[in-house]
Order: sequence, then C-alpha cells, then structure tokens
Amino acid sequence: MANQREIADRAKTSLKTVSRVINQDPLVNPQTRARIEAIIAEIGYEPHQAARMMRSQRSNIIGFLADRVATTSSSIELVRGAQDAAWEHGKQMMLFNIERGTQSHRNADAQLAAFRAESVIYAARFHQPVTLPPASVPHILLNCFDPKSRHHSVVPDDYQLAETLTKIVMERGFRRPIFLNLPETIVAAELRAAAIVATARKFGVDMTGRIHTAVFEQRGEVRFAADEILRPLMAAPVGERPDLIICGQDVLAMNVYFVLADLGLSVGRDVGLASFDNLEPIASLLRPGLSTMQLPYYEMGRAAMLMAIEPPPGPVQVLELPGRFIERQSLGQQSPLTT
Amino acid sequence: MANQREIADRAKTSLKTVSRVINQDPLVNPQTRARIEAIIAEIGYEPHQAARMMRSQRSNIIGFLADRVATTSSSIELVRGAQDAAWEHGKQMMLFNIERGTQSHRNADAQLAAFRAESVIYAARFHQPVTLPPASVPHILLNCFDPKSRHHSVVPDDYQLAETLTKIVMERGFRRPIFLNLPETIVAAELRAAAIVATARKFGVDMTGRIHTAVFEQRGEVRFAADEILRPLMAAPVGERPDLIICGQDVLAMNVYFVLADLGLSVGRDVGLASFDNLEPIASLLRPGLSTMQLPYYEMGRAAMLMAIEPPPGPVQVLELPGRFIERQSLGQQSPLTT
DNA sequence: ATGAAAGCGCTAACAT
DNA sequence: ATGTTAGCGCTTTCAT
Repeated sequence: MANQREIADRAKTSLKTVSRVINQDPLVNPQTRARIEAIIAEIGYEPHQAARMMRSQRSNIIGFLADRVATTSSSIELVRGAQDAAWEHGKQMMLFNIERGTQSHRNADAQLAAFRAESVIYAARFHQPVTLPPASVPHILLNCFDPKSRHHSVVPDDYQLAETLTKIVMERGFRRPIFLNLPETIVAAELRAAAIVATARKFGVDMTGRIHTAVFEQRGEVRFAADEILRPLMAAPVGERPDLIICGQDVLAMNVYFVLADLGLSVGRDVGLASFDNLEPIASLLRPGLSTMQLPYYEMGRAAMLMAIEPPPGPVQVLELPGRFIERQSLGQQSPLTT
Repeated sequence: MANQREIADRAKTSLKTVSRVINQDPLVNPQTRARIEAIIAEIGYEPHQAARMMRSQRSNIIGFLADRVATTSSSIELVRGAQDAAWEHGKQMMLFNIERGTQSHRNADAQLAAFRAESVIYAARFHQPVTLPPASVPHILLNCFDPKSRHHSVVPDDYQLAETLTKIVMERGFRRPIFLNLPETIVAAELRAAAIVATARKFGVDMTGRIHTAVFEQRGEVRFAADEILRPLMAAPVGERPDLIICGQDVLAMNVYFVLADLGLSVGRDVGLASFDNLEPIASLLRPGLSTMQLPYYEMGRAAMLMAIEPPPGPVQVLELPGRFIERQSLGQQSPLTT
C-alpha cells in the first residue's frame, strides 16, 4: 500500500502537508487539501497504524477480554456496546475470547502488551466478584467487580431489576410467588432476593420461606433443582400452591416449563412464570413466550468503554445500570391467575 | 515500557544482540543470552509490535470478521478454533463482530487495512453463498463460499452429516421419518435433503413427499411452520403417521417439542426426534435431551486460519469437514418406536 | 559471535 | 500556510 511520501510527490507538496490533511489540521489551503484528498481517494490510501503508534507514542488501543461471554447470546451485547463506543471515539478495540487463568488469557494479555494497549476491559458472564492478576495497565471490570475496589466496574443493577419485576407481578395480583434463585456465590442472587423480599412486603406479601436456591454448580457442571423443589409445592391445593414462579435465569425457566408439563400444569394458565435475562432464542421460542427482565448489556458495554477511554478521577466507581421488563405470555394474558 | 536499547545498556551489549536473543537467533553466546534473558524476565519486557511491523514490513495479523456468529453459541467455536491456530503459528488474530454491508463491516475493514492485515477470514452463520466486495487482501470464507470461486472456503460437509444421521436412524428401525428442512436458500438444505433421500432409499424407504420446508425468513424475521405441517400428519393412525421427525436445526426442534406437547405426543416414546447443530444450552436442556448432529465448527475455524496463514496454491479450494452424532434421549431409549 | 548503520511511515517540534 | 528535521523501536544489511 502507498504511503504519505508518494502522495506528497504526486501532489507536488511536502510530506507534512499530506499529514495535515489526513489529520484534519485546519491550517491547509483548501485547494491543496482538495488535491490531496482526491489522490487519497484514488489510490485508496489508509494511514499506517503501526507508524502512527510509534511516532505518537499512543496506541489508541483498548483491549476487551470476553471471558466466555460469547457463549451466551445476550451477553454478546456487551461486546457490541463496547465496540460501537470505541469507534465513535476513534479508538481501536482488540477483542479476545478467553477463559480466565488459562493459556488463552495469558496469550491475550501478551498480545495486548505487545500492542501497548492503553487499557483493558474484562467482561464476565455473571455478575460476580473477580480478582484479576496485577497488571501495568488500567483495567475496567464489566459485569463483575473487584472485591478490593482496585478497578472501576460496570454491573447491572440487580436490585432494581428484581424490584421492577416484583412490582409488576404484585400489581397484577400475584400473591403467592416463589423465587428459584441462582447459586448464592453469584452476587445477583442476594441482591435480587433482598429486592423481592422488600418489594413484596410493601404489597403485604411475606416472601420468607418462598426463596429457594435452584441452581448448583459442581465441578463446572450446572445442575437445576427445579424438579425437587416444585413437585411438592405444586401438589398443594389450587388456592394454596404458588401462583407464580420467578426464575433467576431464562435457562432455568426453560427447565421449569418441562417440569411443569410433567406435572400436568400449563404455564400462563395454571401458574405464571417470569425470569431474568431475555436470552434469545430461548425466551421467544418457549410456548407461551417467556416474560423476563432484560439485562442492560449493550449499555453496560458502552459505559465500560467510556470508562476505559477516560477513567473517572477519584475513588473507584461501580456503575449500576437498570434493566427493563420484556413482556410475553408466560404471566397469562388477562386477569391475574389468583382468585 | 522498556525497550531493547535499555536492555542492551543494562547487559553491556549491543542492541543487535538483544534483538537476536528475542528472536531466538542461535548465533549468540549462551552466557550473553542467559544474562539478557534474565533482564528481560526481570523488567517484564514485551517487544513492541508496531516497531516490528514497521521494520519487517510484515504485520503478522489475520483479520476475523464474525458476521453475527457469536449470537449462536455453537458457532463461537469457529472463533476459538481460528484463535488457537493463530497463536500456535505466532500470528495475531484481530476479531470483529460485524454485520455484513453495514457500518460495522466497513469500520472493521478500515481497521484491518490500517493494521496491514495479511489476510482476512469472513465467517457466516449459515452455510450459504456469500459475495464479498472486492478487497486488496486475500479472503477466506468460513461456513460459506463464493459462488464465483474467487476465494478459498471451509464449510461443513452437510451431505455427510445428513447421510450419517439417516444411516443411524434407519439402522434403529425408523421407517416413516419426515424431514423439516431449512429454507431452500441455505445450501445446507438441498445437500441434506439429497443425502437423506439417497441414504433412506438404500434401506428401502422412499422419502418422496416426506420433506417439508419448515423455516421461512421474511424481512429478517424467522417463522417456523412446524405446527401447520405436523398437525395433519400426526393425526394419522399410529401405524401410518411419522415415527421420526428430523429437524434442520435445533431451534426448530425446540419448537417441535412444544407443538408435539400440544398434540399430546411424547418425544422419544410416541415419536423420535433428531436434528442438526448441537446448540447449547438448548440441546441438553430439552426433555428428553435432543439427539443431534454436531457441526464441526472448531475444526473449521482451525482449517480456515491455516488457509489464511498459508493459502493453498493452485485452484480455489472448498474444504468440507465432517460432523458427528451426539446421542441424547429424543430417539427413545430402547427398541425402535416402529412396530 | 557481535556490532554499526540505515530506515520502515509517520508526526512532534521547530522553522520559514 | 507550508516545509525541514529528527526520531519513535525495531530488524535488515553489511562489517568485523
């Protein structure tokens, strides 16, 4: 590919004037500028990033370490949000799919160091505490946070998510909900449980004893306990058994659809169902479609990139972004199910 | 970060000797080498990629354009395979999530040009023909191919996939299968239909009239027709109705589980079900689990990266890789369902 | 086995 | 408004 020297020769001008045109320096004669721009367009010149990086001593590169993020379709929005924000600010984002602590992580770190990345975003799959190895470059934690507050972070506002959902179902008249929660090691689990308890209480509903951990992780394997939990509970008489099941994530909700079918119960008619994630294609493929709280992943990605480009001064920040309710049919169509 | 000059000064040697150590040139005195390596480890030096690129006039960068690939969890394996192969060969992979023809595509192309990428892999979501805009750098098509044979490509061997599956179900005694196919615009659809017809015929089964297009795309929206197709067919007497439903993709199969439940039929007992993709978490969350043909995405990603690093000489190649059968319970546990 | 010098393409700093 | 010079960190080339 051509270089600025060649463009300068063709335009009968100096190297520096070409550089000025390319870098949008206003101090250039409009005619000269037009001549140079025409040549650039003609030969399809692109400035050489490596040369820029060397001379200017700035890489303009932000790393993005996606810790298996892409294996869940909704959290890929984290990547999209960050990428869009990077381009809007003239930054180059270098994206890696890694697994924390493995060779893929070390390789990505080495490559980012070799390119002199100015900062790095680390994105996790679940809202959780994460301790990164010490690094020479600023790190922003995305969908996770540092327990020792050494890095800024961007997370979903899980309290707000659960509060919003609880308010909606309470207003629709559900009075005997149960909550099938994520493992307690995931921060989202306690935040949501607290929000559900507090919000339900305002409607005169006591959630004590109605919250069950239904997802377990053993040796990297995920196990759902929906079957054991629901079977006895749903055997109670219609007026006493749960009228609503709130699931900690959409894949658990999918499991619950099958468990309920086994019990001869119909989602949306015999019992309401709601969840967290809006994980496609599952959420809209289930019948009836799953009403769920969508996590604000795109906005979180954008926010993290802005923090990476210009880290806020002062104390370490934890930015919490709100999610929104996605309505499908799993809460029932018309009046509340409860009598 | 430090540079080779500083290392040379500290080691009381010349710049060039440091460079030799870093680039594994054998012509260095072992003691000098040890001294220099100790210093490198101590200060955590990483060679400056930009400087290397400039001087050597080689970027060592391969671009990877993932066209919404990450939005399906299984095809992220394409990325993993390519990334692993790149690192094994000392190449840097630059990964982008794009949508073909949009601003995201142009931005990624510009960034790759600015970094002087040596070749580019373009990965599509479905095995299909794709025409890329002309480019100055070699392109490898992944999970798609150029109808005018201008680029090498790597695709799944959809004929083999369908042949393998058909053989398995025939050997288990299924004799009245139907095939719910993908849209005819997707190449996989005709390859699989042809393989199913030819393989079933060897077992004395005529598939004429038993293949239905069940997935339609209108204005970017996907619509399944499983309900309209299955309702009349499954109403036939037990000995005449289909004993097996083969689905063109796992999400369609998921839809079929719900349609069958509506019809009062039980997967694995009343009718067998098999599919293509092995899309997690869907395939293993369905009850009973979905038996499906896994597409060879990881190997395809590796193969594409090898082609990108060293394009095969001679005519344009289309590399077809085989998939394998993943058994769960949707074909039934014991004897064939057919009597 | 080691070193000196040149230069990749660009922009910062300093003229004119 | 335009041009000249120097140098970013590295590897290539050519000496020793």
